[in-house]
Amino acid sequence: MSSVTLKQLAQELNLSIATVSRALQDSHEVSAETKERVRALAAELNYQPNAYASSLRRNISKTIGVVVPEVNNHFFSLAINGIEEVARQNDYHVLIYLTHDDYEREVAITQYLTGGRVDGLLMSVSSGSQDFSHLQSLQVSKPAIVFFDRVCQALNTANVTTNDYESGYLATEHLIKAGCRHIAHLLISGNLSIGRIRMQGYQAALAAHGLPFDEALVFDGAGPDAENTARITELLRTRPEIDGMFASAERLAISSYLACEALGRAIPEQVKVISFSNLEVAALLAPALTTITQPAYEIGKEAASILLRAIEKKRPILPSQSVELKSTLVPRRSTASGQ
Amino acid sequence: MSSVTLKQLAQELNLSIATVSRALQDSHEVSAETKERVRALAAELNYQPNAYASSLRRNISKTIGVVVPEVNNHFFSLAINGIEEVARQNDYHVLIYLTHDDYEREVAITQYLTGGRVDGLLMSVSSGSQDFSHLQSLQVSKPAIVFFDRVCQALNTANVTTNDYESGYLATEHLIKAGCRHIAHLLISGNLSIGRIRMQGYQAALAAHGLPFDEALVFDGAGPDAENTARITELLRTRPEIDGMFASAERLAISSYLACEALGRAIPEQVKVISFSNLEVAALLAPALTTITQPAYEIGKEAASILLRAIEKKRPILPSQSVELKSTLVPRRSTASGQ
DNA sequence: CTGTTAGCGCATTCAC
DNA sequence: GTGAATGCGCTAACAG
Repeated sequence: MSSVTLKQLAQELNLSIATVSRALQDSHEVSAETKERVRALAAELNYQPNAYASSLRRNISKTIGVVVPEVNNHFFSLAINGIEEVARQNDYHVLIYLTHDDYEREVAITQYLTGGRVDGLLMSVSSGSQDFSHLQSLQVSKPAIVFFDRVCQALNTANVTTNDYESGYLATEHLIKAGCRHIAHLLISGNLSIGRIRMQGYQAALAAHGLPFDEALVFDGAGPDAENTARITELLRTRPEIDGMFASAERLAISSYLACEALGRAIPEQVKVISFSNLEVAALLAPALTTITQPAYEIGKEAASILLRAIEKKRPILPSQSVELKSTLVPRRSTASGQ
Repeated sequence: MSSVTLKQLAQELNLSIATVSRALQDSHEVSAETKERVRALAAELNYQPNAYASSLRRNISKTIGVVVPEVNNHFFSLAINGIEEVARQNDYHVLIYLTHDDYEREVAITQYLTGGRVDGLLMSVSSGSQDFSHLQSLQVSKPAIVFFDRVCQALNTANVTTNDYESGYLATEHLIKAGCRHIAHLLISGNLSIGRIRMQGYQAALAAHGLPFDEALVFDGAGPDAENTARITELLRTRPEIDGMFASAERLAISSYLACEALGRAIPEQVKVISFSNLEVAALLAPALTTITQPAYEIGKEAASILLRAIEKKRPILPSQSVELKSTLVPRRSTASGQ
């Protein structure tokens, strides 16, 4: 509102607006002396360029959008941390949008983003999405897109993922080696490629160890948490032979704990759970869970780097720029408190 | 880049830009028929107004900034959740900035924000901040500011907080009733008013129960996590009589657990810990901790509501609009796993 | 090295 | 009801 403009600086200094603008951009075609005068006054009056005027003129916003299902989740919050870090280093601003895994919201959000508000987009698709036309139409227009974790295979762009197949395999094998014979799989969502891929790893591990694949032990967790808890409770009740669970999302691991508790079972003793999760942050508070920990912070940084590099060089993003990072299996801690 | 503009719509429809603009804003001075024609074409061509042009012209950005120490923290991520919700409902966009509790960064970020990029600011100050001149100069210019949780008492604006004094009192009393006689206080930071206020509650509870206040048992956790863990370890080693800890931040509770473990102590058995935390989300995974749970989501919503209301009405924000919400004491679950 | 001019896309005043 | 003209603050092309 009140803020000081180039015009005011120019008047004060008896210079043209253009010169002031150039001086502040350290253009090589302005005398050192003038630069100094301009800078001094700018600093004194605490001049801040109007970002929107600049964006309008240059048709770049120095802003990226981050679209994720939720932020109250260790994976996404760590990823955002990495994204913000890279953005800040490159003087980019970060707009955040939450879909709450709702398809309608995701569509509405992508609509907003066609107006040149952002130069690029980092996205993890919601589990409710099956139709990707909203994303395809987005891609036609300006913003460059990089997907991370929950990628959209239908789009021809770079993805940042982890070794999901291998992780699914190792997780399942971990349970088998721990003695589990009836392992349920809590699938994050059949709509998501990471869900399908992790499940392929699960199936492969069962097969490799001569265990049957029972479709009835696969649970699709695309719905809301409360519903999942109720349905997992039901699953455990009707299938008491279940002695292990492989959850492909932290939320599902929590639901499974709640379900076990509803049935009065002592979870860590009776049913082994392994889950994708970034709870290593609070590992001491969560000793009962074996996790497959994704390098969320690095994923965020990597995705943002790819995006910003492409924006700066004005080059399209190619699928060949995709990156696959590695997850780590972190065994649960001993049951007792000490150690 | 490619996106369609008012001009293009106007040409296509043989109307003036002004009319098209008015039609899309549902102005009462344009015929219903024309409105319909304009809307139809706009929808067909997927017209999206250029947000920056509009912002420049109207001098409002429909954007708010959120400045928080970190996002990988249940309290802040829940708060952001609430903020985003309210913003979305009011068609506002949310820019996010992380200070990592670093004063330099906080100053740099507030500089960015003076350029009219945001209409308002929601902020939780970093624990390193002692000088608030950067905030005061911010307030002089445009953006309206509302603080939440970690407020800046030096500024004359609304704050959204919780009953910190009472919570500190109740938390300490909880430990005393559980038999603790030497309760350390892990202060979030002596620089933060919430830290000081919670500590006042701690002191009052000690006094009320006839326990001495020992300054040596107060630990200032303004530093980085690793350092805190090391220093808390040292504290526990030199003061083996400590039988309870009151942490005024989740991070500190985690550090205290790590410290106990470094000493080979079984934490939940020997030392009772109570902490401000929003780990109720993962309560089942964190059964060992008694928490004082703040209504983080509501805090975010409330702060955003106050801010947006003020922006929309173009009224300054008054300290009298401050709100205090209530935290809840959630006892730890039984030590054993089941129920 | 500096100034003049033009225009980014939109909202708004003033005419008609 | 509609159109023409103006300018938000800034950058970039072109003169000098």
